Amino acid sequence: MTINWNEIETKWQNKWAESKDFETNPNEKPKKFITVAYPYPNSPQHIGHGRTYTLADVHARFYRMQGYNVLFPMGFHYTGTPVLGMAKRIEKGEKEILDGLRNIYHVPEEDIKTFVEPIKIADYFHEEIKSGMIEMGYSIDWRREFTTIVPGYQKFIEWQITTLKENGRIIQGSHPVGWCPKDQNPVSQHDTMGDVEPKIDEKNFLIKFKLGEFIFPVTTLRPETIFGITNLWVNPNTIYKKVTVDNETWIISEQCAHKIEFFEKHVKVIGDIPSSEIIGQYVINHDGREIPVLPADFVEPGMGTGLVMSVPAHAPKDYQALMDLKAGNHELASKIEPIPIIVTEGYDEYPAKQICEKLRVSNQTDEKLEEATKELYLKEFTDGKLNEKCGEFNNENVQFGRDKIRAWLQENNTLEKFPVLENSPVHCRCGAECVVKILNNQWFLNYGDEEWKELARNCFNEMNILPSNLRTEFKKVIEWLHERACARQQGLGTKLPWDKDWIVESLSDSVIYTAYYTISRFVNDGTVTPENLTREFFDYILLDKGDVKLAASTSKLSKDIINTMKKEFQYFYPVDSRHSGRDLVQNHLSFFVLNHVAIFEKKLWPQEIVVNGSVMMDGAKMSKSMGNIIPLRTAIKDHGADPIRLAIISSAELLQDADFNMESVYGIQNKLESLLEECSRLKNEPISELQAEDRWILSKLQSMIGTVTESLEKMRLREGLHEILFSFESDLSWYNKRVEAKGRKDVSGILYKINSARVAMLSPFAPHISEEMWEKLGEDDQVSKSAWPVHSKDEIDAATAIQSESLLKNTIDDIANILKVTKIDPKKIVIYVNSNSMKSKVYRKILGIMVVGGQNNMGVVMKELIADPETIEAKKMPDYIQKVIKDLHSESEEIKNMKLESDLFDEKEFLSSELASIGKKEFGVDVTVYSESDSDIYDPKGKARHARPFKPAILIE
RNA sequence: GCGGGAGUCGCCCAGCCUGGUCAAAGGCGUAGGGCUUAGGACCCUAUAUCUCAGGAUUUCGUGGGUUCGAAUCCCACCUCCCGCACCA
Repeated sequence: MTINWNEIETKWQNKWAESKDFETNPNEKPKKFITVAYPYPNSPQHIGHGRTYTLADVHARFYRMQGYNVLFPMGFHYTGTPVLGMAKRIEKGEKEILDGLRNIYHVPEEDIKTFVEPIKIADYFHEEIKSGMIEMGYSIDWRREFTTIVPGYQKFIEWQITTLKENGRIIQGSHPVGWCPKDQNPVSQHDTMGDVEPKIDEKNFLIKFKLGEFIFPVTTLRPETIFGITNLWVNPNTIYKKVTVDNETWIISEQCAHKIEFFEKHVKVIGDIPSSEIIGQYVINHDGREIPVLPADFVEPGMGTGLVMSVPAHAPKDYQALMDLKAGNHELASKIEPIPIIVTEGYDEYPAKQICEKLRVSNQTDEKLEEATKELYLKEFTDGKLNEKCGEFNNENVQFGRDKIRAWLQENNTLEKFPVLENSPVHCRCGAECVVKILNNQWFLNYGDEEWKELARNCFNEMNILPSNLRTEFKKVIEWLHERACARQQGLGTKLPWDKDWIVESLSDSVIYTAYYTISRFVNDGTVTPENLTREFFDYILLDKGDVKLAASTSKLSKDIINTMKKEFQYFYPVDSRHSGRDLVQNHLSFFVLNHVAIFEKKLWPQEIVVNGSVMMDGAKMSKSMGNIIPLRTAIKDHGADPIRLAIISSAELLQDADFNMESVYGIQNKLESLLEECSRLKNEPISELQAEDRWILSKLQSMIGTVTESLEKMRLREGLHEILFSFESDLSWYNKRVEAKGRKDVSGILYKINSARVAMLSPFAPHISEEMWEKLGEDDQVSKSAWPVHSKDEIDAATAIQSESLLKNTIDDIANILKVTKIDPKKIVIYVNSNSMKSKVYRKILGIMVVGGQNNMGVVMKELIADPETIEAKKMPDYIQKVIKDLHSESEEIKNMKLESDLFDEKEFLSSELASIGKKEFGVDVTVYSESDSDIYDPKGKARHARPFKPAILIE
């Protein structure tokens, strides 16, 4: 049978839609609110996106079957800049992006034409993604859908950002960004040639030296080295500029003058000054020392200010430049000696000298100096200690002392930040070279605030985090998080209500929007309009602040409507589970928590976060350049939604990267097909009296229900699915073996019972085909509306059923093993079971010692046996004891416990009735069972005495 | 540098949280067999080493430790991967 997946899927999707199964309103049942981070629609979703949504959908469906009223909504995040960049590139007709749209995403030509308008791009992919979600069978309440640029949402964001500001969470300050001087815009990765992220090094500083009315600024990564400064370096072949900077006059290179224009300073070049006029002058150090200015060829005018400070004891370049001058008998230089200020294990007093000599550096243009510098800087940073030359910073480790010295210099006005592009040159797509710009008046969320962090930590401590080992990571993120810009000057989004030049930044407008899902359906159906959504309205509904009268008068809504909406919010909130990808841990998910604790009271804080890894294609990362992106909708058409859902889930546990490959899809298709076939065959016939193997398989079913339920509760979906589809299969095949051996025809009812439980448990994973199976089984209604199977210990004596069946299995295995080793062609098989009461007594005693006492040491066991008069005879059978310990050692804990709890059962009776049929089938000969003490025993080789409880002796002839 | 994660029997990969059912699941590959006109698909068996009575030995990156018992817990080391911000 070949399944037409799409046909089945459409059939059930229509039924779900018709019966409005997933449209959720408050009712008397307990609720679960499951959310996923909404998508940014600038491309169709691929299989990787499908993973997060699929996991959330399984979660939602699982809870629904467990009797919860589940809300699972979806929105679309239009806020941000990527579509702006895309539109520009499309307008210019860039081949790369157009090819991508045509060949990978198969966007119709007439739609591409509209893409010069950013919103059209978002609209197109919005619909594309939504269709994919429907085709995947996600159980979403679409009545609540919104995009982040609709007026209602913008009202909500205005309220959110105003509330944050009034709570003191937003501050203003300056911040460096990558900047295109031509476009007058900040640049991000999407805006640069080759998609390079402009990396800003904020650990670079500018230190000022004085000479009369002039300031000589130098840049450095190591402010602590001012204590070891001996001189400044300038390039001897450069004409420097006199520049007024705010109310000071600086001597800097021309290139530097251009850079600092973007630092929010008043910069004006007022004249030239050739290096010859500077060399030989003395500048004043922070401590009043006079420092000579000397020439050095290695100084590049384009780096920093074009002036460099010299620390020859610790900087290999400075050391070498000084040596070069000395070699030329430079008069001033000859008087200069390095000043060591850092002590580092493995280096002597003058580390720069040592490393230059070690690497045999020849002069200051030697390439080996880069290597030397890198090595020494790192070593001194991690292991170095400042010495007594550093005054109050004596004995500090370099890595901590540096920050203190920096702060100290800053206080004395001799140090400023001088951020630079670490990976320069970076070019904007317009062709201009990017610079660092310091934006003043930037708005920040003050995530550095300790009190705020503490609230977030509380929230993380109390919430459920899956997988749980992410908790430490979240705490670390909170630790290093500091002020974060929450507004930007371009892109789609909502304007800052108090400063209309700025737009709320996209990550900051997506932190508490889950609350808006409880409101959006009223906006969507016209019950309220965006104009109704006033501050007082939100305050009353979301914060329980003010009163209904005030909310009603400002919003012009009736009290009834307001109270209905408030009830809805209070019913669904807090979020019970937030699903998201691994990449959002350090930003979105952390901000999600931070903003919730900043705005809402504790009972509305999120309850759970579930994080999943990404999806690989045949072991490789998916990327456009690799051409291995499969759009989700294409995959659905080709292979069916359910096989894709299962392939994604079954290939990895939560946090692992899932590997998606066609083989697993085909494997799953086959599996589902055969299950469907089986379901159409099975009849719900009455179950006749249960035989041993029936009791066994039904107990196994019960324990499977238990483990699957537990797996799903912990979101270990792979484990759960594996249990349903594969692990349980081996039990079933043993059962079938047994049934066939006995030639039974009366098991349809039992298999029916088993499969209806399996199908029910499968349905959250593969909802469409499960409905189909359910229908084939002849069940009423839909499986999505059925109850999750309950793990019950019902009437079956599981302990006896399971241990007797395991005895049978072990015996068969043993026989097979002997046959394999001996290569005998069996004519006759004889089994001897234990009937010696002393052996049994000792066996039980050992079992107790091992299970309860946790002991399996021969000596200890023997001592305990002898101590008990009942089993004192044990000392006569050490061999036996040893073997029993071994037998038990290899038994599962479950079986051991069962054995201990239940009485010994009659092995002979059980084996003689059950072993004959299966033995005959497996080995093709008759199997006879004797008890050790039987008078008519056939035991030519004296094997019978080796029989032990649960370990019969075997004779094969 | 800071932080997170991984190293398992030819390959991929499960097991680790909660130590004993672990010589270790599943898939691929390989070998043999079945079914086929043939191919494919499918099914069965085997796949660390030794062993002609159900057994033994050495294994889970390396080296230590805890324990009656370690792939699993602890410590150290080696190797590899990922993130570090104004970007969704």
